[in-house]
Amino acid sequence: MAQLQPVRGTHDILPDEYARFRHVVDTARHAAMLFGYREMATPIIEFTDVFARSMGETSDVVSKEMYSFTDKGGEELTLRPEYTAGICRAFISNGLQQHVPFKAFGWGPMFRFERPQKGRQRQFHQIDVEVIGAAEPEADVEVISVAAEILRRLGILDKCVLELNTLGDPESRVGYRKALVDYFSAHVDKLSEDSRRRLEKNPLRILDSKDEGDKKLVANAPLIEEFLTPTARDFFNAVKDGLGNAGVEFTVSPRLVRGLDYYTHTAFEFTTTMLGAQGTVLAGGRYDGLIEQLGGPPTPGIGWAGGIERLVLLSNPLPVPPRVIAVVPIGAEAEAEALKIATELRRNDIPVELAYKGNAGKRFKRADKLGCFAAVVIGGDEMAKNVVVLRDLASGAQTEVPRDMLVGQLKRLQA
RNA sequence: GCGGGGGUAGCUCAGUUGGUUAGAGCACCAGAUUGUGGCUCUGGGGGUCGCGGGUUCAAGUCCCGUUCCUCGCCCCA
Repeated sequence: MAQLQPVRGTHDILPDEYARFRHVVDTARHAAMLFGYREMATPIIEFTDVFARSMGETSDVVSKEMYSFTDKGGEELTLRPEYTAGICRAFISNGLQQHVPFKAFGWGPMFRFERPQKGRQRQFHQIDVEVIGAAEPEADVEVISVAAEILRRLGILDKCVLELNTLGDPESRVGYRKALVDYFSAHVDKLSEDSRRRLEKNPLRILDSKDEGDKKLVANAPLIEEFLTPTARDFFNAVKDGLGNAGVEFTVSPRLVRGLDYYTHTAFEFTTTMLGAQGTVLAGGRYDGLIEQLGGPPTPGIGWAGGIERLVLLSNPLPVPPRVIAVVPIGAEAEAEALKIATELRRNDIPVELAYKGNAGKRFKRADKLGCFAAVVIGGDEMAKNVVVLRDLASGAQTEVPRDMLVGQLKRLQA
């Protein structure tokens, strides 16, 4: 701790930014609710196994990006790097099998030990939508529709494109994987160093390599489409048809793959070109084998996560500032009366700014800086007449208002 | 983990071939204005020049290390 700074890759969210942050969460929660999703939360820490078993031991996230530690009781714990595994664990822990399809919305901080970059922090935040216990392509369509609706409401849907692909069922994938390994192995000498490593670990990943040499090879690589079983093909077609009916535009990206092991069938990403290297805004897919891998009964699932910081970077809404009233006492004898007025207004849902000290000039200056739109002035003269002076801070116009009519008057102004 | 660019006041930045006490604008505080804000004027508080070491009579300035930020690779939301 050289200086009193936040830990690398973390940052403080100050009120102005937090307003935008919360706008994203509120918008997402509301849209999800419209589709019947209910908000829930899972712990930020889980047993390390929850992530290791679900995401795959060899994935980059598990192998080198997790904040893992042994607690004082000797348990191996991890700060969650993503949301899906925790929700699936909760589904098993709480015996939610009886409630399928279980539709959940959640949000919160995630942690990954990565090199910080624009749109990439070590503590970052995601909104998350999951449907557990639905094997039907209709669920895929719905989950993607929720995402599109959120982006539309945030005003950023037209800054994104929805890329869609299928990874097939396990059977399709085995055949495809073998074909890819065969193809790239025949051209190892032309592969980039990174991709040679991927050839062992995760050959599908070569498909979205950014290396120019790799791209040429990828252009002629076999496509998943040729290896889809009839079941997988029907499923993908149903998803595409459904999205068409739901009015969600997409493009099929045959080379879109997923980094985590648990995905099957549908994979999708809303991407943008406006965030530099971190172009993925919201992404997800189907994970039919995940619950079983975690030790639960075979249960299909599908969901996505969206990076809140990235959504904030893309959206530029101006959340309406609260319409605050300043109460300004004049003279020491009015202080107590001002507090009474402020209390009454607040009980009537009128936000009030009451300064702790200062003469009238100071208090008006402060009211102006805070963006108050009106001031209630109370002094000896007003107290004698049982009125207050209501000053419109934009025009400077003042009127006397009887004390007992103040709330009603302000309510009208607020509306 | 790898590579590029940066770090001077709360913010945005100046700072000459190394040379007295490191500056500006904005912001902040106070006064002009102890019953009335925005404009104006006057004054004021604020800096271990990211940190550590080295060269030098002398370092914000040159050298080395380190840390943090930032952009890209990687990975991913």
